[in-house]
Amino acid sequence: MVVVRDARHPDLGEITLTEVMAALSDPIRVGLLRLLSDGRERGWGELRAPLSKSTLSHHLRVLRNAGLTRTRQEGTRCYVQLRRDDLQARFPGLLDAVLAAANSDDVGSQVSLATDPQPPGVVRATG
Amino acid sequence: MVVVRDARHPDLGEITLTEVMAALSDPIRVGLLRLLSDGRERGWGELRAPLSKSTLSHHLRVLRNAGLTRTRQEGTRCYVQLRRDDLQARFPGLLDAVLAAANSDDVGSQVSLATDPQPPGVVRATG
DNA sequence: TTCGATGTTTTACGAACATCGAACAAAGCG
DNA sequence: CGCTTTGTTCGATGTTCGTAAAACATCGAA
Repeated sequence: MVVVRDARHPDLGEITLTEVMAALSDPIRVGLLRLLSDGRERGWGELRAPLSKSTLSHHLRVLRNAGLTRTRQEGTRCYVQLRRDDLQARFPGLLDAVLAAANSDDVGSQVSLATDPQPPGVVRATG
Repeated sequence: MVVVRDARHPDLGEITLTEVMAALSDPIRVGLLRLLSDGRERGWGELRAPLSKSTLSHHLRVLRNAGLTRTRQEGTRCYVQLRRDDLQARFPGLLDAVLAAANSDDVGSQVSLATDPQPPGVVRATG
């Protein structure tokens, strides 16, 4: 469902280091984080990964529950955003260091953004 | 055995971000890292944790295999040391950020150093 | 209200992990 | 050569994780 029942967005104080580290111990999730690293909000449909949608949903939930991302719902669509400022406040320098490391090693490059902003199967107005 | 057969100390280039993150997703291991954070070499017997020695050995191996620590053997004893410089070279700023975060949250406080340099059970000269 | 699109949750399963006790191995001592 | 000390490795066990298929829930449109 689009209603994210379990969408616990932990408060700053609820974010734990070990949970953050665990969330970032998977290349897919690091790749997702890299895509979100510019702080811009991204649509679920923009995310491309060699995974089933249920698995992708799972990874996004792990990131969300760890406090790394925020999920917003708009109509049928979902949008994800990195919680940059919150993380910087909670664990200063950590996110930057991880992103720098991830970029230098190209971790999670399997994850990408759809080049076409439209999700596949979207019927654009033909007339 | 004291001979650490599986003691793979990965080269700089072999250290991966996700393996490092995975290694640090456990409070015990973060606690061990904190104890080693001053860069001084510590004896196995100095380490106190609410774990069986086999489990402690396991955690130390995870840290070693991830490239976070180096293990040296001297006689019957083993000594562990944090690979500060290597990590700083491989992933600049990462270790410092993690240690700062771990300290601010007191992660892994269950792990400590023996106050008495003698391991427990050591029979000191009684006469 | 029925249908289609979009994600989420459930369920299931193999792999990986944390843990412990016991067996083992190497170094040093007597 | 035995015995002790010091860790490591080997099962065994229960838990968590990554993955996908399928069922479900919600929104928007017809």
